[in-house]
Amino acid sequence: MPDTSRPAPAKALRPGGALAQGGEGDGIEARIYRAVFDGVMSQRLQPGTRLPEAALCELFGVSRAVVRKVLQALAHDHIVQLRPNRGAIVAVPSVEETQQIFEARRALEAAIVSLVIARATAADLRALREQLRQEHQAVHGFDQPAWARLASTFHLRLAELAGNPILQRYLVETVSRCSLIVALHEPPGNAACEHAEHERIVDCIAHGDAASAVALMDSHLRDLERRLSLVSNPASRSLGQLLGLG
Amino acid sequence: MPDTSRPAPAKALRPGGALAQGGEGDGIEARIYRAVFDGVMSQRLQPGTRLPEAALCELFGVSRAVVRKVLQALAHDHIVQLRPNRGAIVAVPSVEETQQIFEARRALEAAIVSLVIARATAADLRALREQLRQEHQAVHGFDQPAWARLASTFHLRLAELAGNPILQRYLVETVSRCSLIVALHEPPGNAACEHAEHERIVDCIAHGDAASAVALMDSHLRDLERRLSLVSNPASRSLGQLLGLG
DNA sequence: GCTACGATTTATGTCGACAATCTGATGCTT
DNA sequence: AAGCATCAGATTGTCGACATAAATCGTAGC
Repeated sequence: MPDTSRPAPAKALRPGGALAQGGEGDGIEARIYRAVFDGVMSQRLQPGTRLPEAALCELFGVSRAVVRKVLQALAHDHIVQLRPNRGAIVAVPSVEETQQIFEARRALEAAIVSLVIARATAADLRALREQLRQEHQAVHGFDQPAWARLASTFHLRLAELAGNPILQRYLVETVSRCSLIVALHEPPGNAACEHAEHERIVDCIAHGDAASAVALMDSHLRDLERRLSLVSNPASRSLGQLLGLG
Repeated sequence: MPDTSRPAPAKALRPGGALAQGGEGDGIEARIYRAVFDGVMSQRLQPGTRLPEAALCELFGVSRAVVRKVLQALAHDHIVQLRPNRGAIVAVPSVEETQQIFEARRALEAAIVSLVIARATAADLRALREQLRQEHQAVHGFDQPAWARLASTFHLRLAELAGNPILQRYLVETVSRCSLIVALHEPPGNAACEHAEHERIVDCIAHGDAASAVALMDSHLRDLERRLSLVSNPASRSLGQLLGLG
């Protein structure tokens, strides 16, 4: 157990700078950010989960100032919700926000797919197909946390290949919020039918067929949204869950 | 003059919550955020301008913690740059970032224009045209700060009419960064030819001609970018300016 | 037995102070 | 005289402590 009574030698591992999004920096702030971020993407952190400052301080052995800064950054990316005087919780997207998020994501992914077609090399596409194989394996292995991450990773990798860090950052935010939405409206076993569509999108990209790729991606995302909106809304689900009705 | 010697009664006007982007909240944090934001949009704050914490503390009569939080938020939106142990400066977009920003903006505005066509009412379009008239007046009145703001406001208002707060937020960030870019590559008198294109875009929107509206917006933004990239890059411009070569 | 009120407890918001770092200015050496 | 090392000033990063608001638990009343 980490000793929290130690008043912190204040070694300043990494003064801070821009922890930005969960970038590749290994500063302590980035570590905490990624811990929460990965927890959300892996569906271990459910929407509404409380994130008390003191708990995070103990877990990472840092002072509240550091934790507050990270929480602020997470709130800016809409991964957590900061309620005045009431602490931070993992964000709970409303149904209205859900529509907006999917709409924004469709717009972003359409632009990204077009850029990928213009810029991706053969090696990029090969790596992409390799990733799809891993996704395929995770589905067949019933490894649910790994699957949840890999399904999103396909879209994230696409954004990376688009070669535009700004659009990439916007998509990362949108995808992470979609992960929260999926966690809220989780249908028990919806893992089966996804990855085939991913492969077809890659095929279109490989052939340079922009119109078809964009159309496929659009319908892919609309399918995902439609599948979710069929289940109950957050409020009634929380109540049902509390009553043990699954 | 505000009395800064007062050790702050700590009345906590608005505890903070999510100051988020320069939203409509009137909390002190949002006020400071908007002060910097408006300064950038009006081209009063030049890229590279130092923003010392102490100065902001005195100006707004708040403690450093508040200023630091606002600076963090501004850094997250890429309006200021936070250099470890070296303080905050107004962001200086590199040429590489400039290309990425314009590319992202074209993608966002294309999506936004399409949404506006689908959703804007007749009253919305009337208000939009009214705004174009103000823009027109500012150009003819040689009111440069007002013009700088209004030219961007057209695009911002369009994003508002799109009815998607997420895409709107992304565009606000992109447009503000464009304002920094324009400030860096400022051609002396480029105010004349802009607003006619805005009016043509509104015409296409009013007719429901999505393809033409998107194409017009795209070329409008490409023109803006091309006009900038013709002038020298930031490094050589700074040197030339220092040598008095105009 | 249930509801409403109040005191306690917990957690957050804010501030002031100390320590580390960087900037630039001064004096010394070559 | 030019270049470099050293030192002072200023600025930022971090922490602990206090004040405040919310949530919780217990109690009294109905």
